Amino acid sequence: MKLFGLIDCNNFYASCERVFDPTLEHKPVVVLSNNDGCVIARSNEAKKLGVVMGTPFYQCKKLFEKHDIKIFSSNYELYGDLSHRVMSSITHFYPEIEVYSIDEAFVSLDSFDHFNLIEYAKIVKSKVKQWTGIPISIGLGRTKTLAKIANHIAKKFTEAGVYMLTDPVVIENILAKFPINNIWGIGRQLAKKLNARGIMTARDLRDADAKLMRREHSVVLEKLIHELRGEACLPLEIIQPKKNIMCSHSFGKPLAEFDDIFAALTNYASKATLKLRRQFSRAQGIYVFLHTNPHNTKKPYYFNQMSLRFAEASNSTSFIIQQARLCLEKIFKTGHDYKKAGVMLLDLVPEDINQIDIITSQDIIKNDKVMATLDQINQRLGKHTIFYASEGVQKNWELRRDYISPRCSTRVEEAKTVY
DNA sequence: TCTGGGGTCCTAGGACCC
DNA sequence: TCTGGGGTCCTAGGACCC
Repeated sequence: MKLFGLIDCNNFYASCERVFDPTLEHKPVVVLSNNDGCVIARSNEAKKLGVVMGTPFYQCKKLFEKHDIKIFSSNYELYGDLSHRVMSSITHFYPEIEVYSIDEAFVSLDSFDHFNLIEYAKIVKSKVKQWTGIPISIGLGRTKTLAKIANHIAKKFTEAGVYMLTDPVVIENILAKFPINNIWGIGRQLAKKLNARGIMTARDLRDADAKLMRREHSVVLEKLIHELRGEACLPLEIIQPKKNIMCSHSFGKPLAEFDDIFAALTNYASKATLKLRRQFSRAQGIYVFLHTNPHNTKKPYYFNQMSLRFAEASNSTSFIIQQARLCLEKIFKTGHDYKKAGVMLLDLVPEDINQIDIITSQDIIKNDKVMATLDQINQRLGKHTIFYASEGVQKNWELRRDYISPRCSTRVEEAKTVY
């Protein structure tokens, strides 16, 4: 019998901050987005104090001070490492796993019929906590969509943090109380349209005419209805390489000079190209964009973008930086204060089936060696030991991170000392 | 003063081909 | 006067996710 599990880390970023600083236990903790822009994670204590997800930092500073809420800039190096540890711990218990995001994974329990699934899940939960320090919740259901709902219940209404939603009578009751906007795949727009038709709960949606919904909305909604009925339409997807890779950031302060923005793009292009090589791909094109601050009502908003196709797929940082520069030269206009820019590598293909042109193939082989050496040095001696000069040393574009915690699980020099 | 970043999938419409 | 139809590919934009 088909059975899916959804495993989700509780308040993931806030929990990560706690792992290496136990004094944060039972205290309200929040984590800010890049540039310390807005709140993107909250511990349960912070939620109770009324900290709302996505609120700009400057709007809740007072609340933070009043309740002595602990603040952190986001530390993706730390979160990425802990995520990896959590996922490999889960694989130990559930070998068929789809890592869905940094803090979530679907697992298949099709072959677990003879297990006491709930007790087993409780063991998984306690082992993951013991091995990684991260608390998780587990929801089980006949489809991914139902497993998501079960996880929601596990997190909100159970002591154990584990919930199995397979009994038809129980499903009936829960779906009748579950608002559609909490269903995975129903966003704000769809919820509004469906509410207007009188579809308010997951049960209403499940009992709607699937074919009609397909015609009037989309095939995605049709599948979702079947999923709510317990007919699995969304399979477990074992990790596939990304089709595009993006790196973009807001700048710590507005930038007006071409050279500063090119320096930032050099850094983004380097990061994106490193990711590209890590998944053994090459890109066939590039997309570059930049824009001014959309929230500034006093100055006109300027946005521009450009994409280029390459004659030949590439994973060379120098080549990608050159191409990014070509794009930037076309879209940059003087006289604006830019707030954000980004690079996306497009239409990725596996590195080995790359069609190599006979004349240029020598260059590719040479380049591959240079890139491998660069990556090795940076891996052994620390990220950013070697970087491209066009990135500059002044780094006017750097992010604001006033509340950063140490990257103690990935950098020796930032490790904690235990006395 | 101060508002994140990285993805995927689907659809509609235009260009082009036979 | 009367001017086909179907398929495919590409792109832009929207909606959704975490």
